[in-house]
Amino acid sequence: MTAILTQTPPLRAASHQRRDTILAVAHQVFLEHGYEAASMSQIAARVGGSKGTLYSYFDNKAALFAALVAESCSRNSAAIFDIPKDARGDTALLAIARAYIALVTSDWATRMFQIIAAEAQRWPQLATIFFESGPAAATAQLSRHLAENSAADGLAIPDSDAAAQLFLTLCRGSLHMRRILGLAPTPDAATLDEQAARAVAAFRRLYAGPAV
Amino acid sequence: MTAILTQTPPLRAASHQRRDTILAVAHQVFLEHGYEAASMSQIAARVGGSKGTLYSYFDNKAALFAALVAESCSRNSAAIFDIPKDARGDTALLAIARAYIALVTSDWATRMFQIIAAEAQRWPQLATIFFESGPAAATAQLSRHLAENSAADGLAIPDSDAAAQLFLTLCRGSLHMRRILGLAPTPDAATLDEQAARAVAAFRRLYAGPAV
DNA sequence: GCTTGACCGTACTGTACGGTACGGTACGAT
DNA sequence: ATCGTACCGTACCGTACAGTACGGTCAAGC
Repeated sequence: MTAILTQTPPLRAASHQRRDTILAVAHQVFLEHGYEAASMSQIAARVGGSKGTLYSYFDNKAALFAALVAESCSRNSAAIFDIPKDARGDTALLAIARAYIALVTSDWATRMFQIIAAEAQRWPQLATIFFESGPAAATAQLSRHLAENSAADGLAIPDSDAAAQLFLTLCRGSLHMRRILGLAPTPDAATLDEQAARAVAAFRRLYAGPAV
Repeated sequence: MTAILTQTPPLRAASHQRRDTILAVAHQVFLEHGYEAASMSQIAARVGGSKGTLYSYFDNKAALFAALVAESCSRNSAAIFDIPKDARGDTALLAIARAYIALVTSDWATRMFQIIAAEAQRWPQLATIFFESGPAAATAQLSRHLAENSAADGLAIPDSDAAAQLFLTLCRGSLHMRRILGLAPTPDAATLDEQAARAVAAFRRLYAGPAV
């Protein structure tokens, strides 16, 4: 029986949809309660199914959460650089800054960061997945953008990696930390614009003129 | 009986020392395992006492943790500005930067941040205590320092609060985030110096010349 | 010497969780 | 008609925790 079966998922590939609904519901529950406090029974109840089904799709609670983190991170990571290709100079930088700040201070990213940071000591791989698909990916893409466009944009950038890191640091400002500590509300459009404008202004001032 | 008793602590004020050892041990255990995973039984065992004694000093687990956060935060908050009073210019800024980075990336602050961030949604007061005694206090003191010394230091600072926030943001850089995600080791002296130097250099570049 | 109170040790209650087991059902394929 | 299987519902097991109860010990104060 079961000649060749496809890894962890159940025997039939048909109910691929079921897996998605489980992930979606689990996503909600984990974000609401955190990893430890979320219970598999609650997830099953909210899915409208039984725990048995849950455990037929995922080996255990940890595997479910890991799958969820991996998939939702990869979905969100590419979003930052959906910018018109012909954008140049401060227009492009502003768009990037705004998208990055919006993502990084979103309810989703904030809650995810809280949960993953809490488990970071016990569960380092999760933090790695999150970081690679988030901040690290953004830094890499921005670094490339800067390397290609800095000359045309009137910027003198000797080390594009360092510059990209600095740019994103300026974007986060203190808002990021306050969000993660739950001390600032979800920023509205005006706040995002202001924060992005400040970051770009500072960045331009730092990299205008001859390199350091 | 017990005519007038002093709040939560036990009837005798003599064993004030007992309370401190409980707090110290609880501090260790909470930092090792996080809030949820730390157990009162383990704390009692490590103190070398019984749970009954624990509960005679603190109403419950939450109260113990809250007391611990409040006291350890207030102890650590003042440390940043222990700087020679006659230090001026970049020397003072460098010292401040170094002290701030060292504190904020220390094992203690990192772990505390992780735990408090995880509970931030359910327990906002804790995050407030932590933030006020940490980043907010540092910002306020630095803001005052900048307001008093900027002219003499050749800096043009129109808004000292904003400048202070920016300075500390530059200090944190991406190191802070990587530390909190458990992706960077405790920084050594060289790393601290380098990070501080970069922050001060960028800050000076931003606020040199005429104000924005 | 007796009382008082801080403390220990241990056992206990109630609850909640992760994970398993199992009987039963609906449905598609052969 | 029959078989395999994805699924439900529910009960269950073992464990672990917060918090309580209680009998007993030690030391100080009167």
